[in-house]
Amino acid sequence: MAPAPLTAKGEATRARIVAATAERILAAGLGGTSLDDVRAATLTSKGQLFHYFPGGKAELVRAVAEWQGQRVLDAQRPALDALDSWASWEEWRTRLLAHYDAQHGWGCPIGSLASEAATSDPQLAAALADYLRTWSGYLAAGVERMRRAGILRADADANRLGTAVLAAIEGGLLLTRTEQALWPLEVALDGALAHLRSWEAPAE
Amino acid sequence: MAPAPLTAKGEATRARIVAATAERILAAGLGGTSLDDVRAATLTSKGQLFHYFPGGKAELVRAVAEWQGQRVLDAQRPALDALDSWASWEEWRTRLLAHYDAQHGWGCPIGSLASEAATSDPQLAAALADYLRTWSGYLAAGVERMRRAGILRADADANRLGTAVLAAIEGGLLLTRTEQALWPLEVALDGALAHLRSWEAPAE
DNA sequence: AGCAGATTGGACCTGCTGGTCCATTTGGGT
DNA sequence: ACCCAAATGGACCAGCAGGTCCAATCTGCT
Repeated sequence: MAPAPLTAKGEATRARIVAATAERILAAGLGGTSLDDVRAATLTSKGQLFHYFPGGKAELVRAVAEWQGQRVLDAQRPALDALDSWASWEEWRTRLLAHYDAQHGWGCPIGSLASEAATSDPQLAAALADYLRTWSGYLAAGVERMRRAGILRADADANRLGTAVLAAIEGGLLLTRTEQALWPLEVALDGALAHLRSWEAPAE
Repeated sequence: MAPAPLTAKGEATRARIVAATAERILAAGLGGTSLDDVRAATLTSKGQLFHYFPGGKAELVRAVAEWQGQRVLDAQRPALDALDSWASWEEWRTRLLAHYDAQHGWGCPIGSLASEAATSDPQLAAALADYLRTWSGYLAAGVERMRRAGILRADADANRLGTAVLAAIEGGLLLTRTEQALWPLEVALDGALAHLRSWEAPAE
């Protein structure tokens, strides 16, 4: 996976390319982002682009997807790893909303890529599916912790609930993009959390 | 809006082009659909494409979006127009799932277009946003009917609930596409409906 | 200093894409 | 039968995208 040794300088250039490409894709879509655009935005040359991403645009986009995915997950931390009380869900909710609110241009970078490139690049599609599964897994783990702690009813299905929450986020982000406003994400997310709360265990 | 008079034959050709393009976009994405592909799939010629869609690809895509939107709405009818009881929501749910289950290739044609073309074609973006608002409006109207009938609590917010349900659908469709299976949509939709039920008015 | 390899720059090529144009055929009304 | 507009076919064009290639430069190491 590391065919070419990279010096510090090389690493920096590579990172710059990935970040700039990510931003461009978020702003103009995958189709609206050409290698020339990236070249111009990063003050680099075609040679460098293919030096760092021998696989061409496809490989670059895959790197961007991974980078963006990590970014979103990190923005939810440490709350995401420690969902075990209503307060922790609340904090997680706040962090998530803050992240997307701060993001230049609304929408989910992952979701966009998923619908735009899923058909043309199976490898990327697989990576994105994996990523979404991972995210959903963290949420499910949080639900499961709540269940084990007796905060949620014993018959709560962690996987289903995790998936439902993630779907609400992704759907909310889609509407947030079309509306050019954050409120749909907020509404969708709060709806999913209310649903989660409805599984609260009856008084002990 | 109807600059060129169309004969029955012309109308049929135009419809054939729209339908085939819609299918192709669903299967290969907007970026993966060229006019040549459409030409080949419909046994037509470049001349016809531009005869029926003087605005070129952009106009064709807009027509496809409208067509797809109508299609999805129709698939939910008549239940969508008459949401006023738990049974009607149930029937609506069944119809919606059946529609997407039957669709070649999973995913939401509207959502895909929204994230793929929103940035490059403002006019299309506006049309898609309108469409989603309309859909959400139908759902909200249903919720409002339930509230007025006293089935839902008086303080239920129809717009928020309608948006939450739509977000769940769109998010569910996104996951359904990445998972290549229908269950995420089902889970997301049922989660949203459970949330709706949690607003049920206490026994009269 | 000197070398090898990483890094950078940019000219260049090729295929495809949206789009134009015009000649030809078709079809419905009189 | 005739005519005109609609419908059709397909050659053609210009621009741009991804990708190749190689020469030049920089960097760290001995």
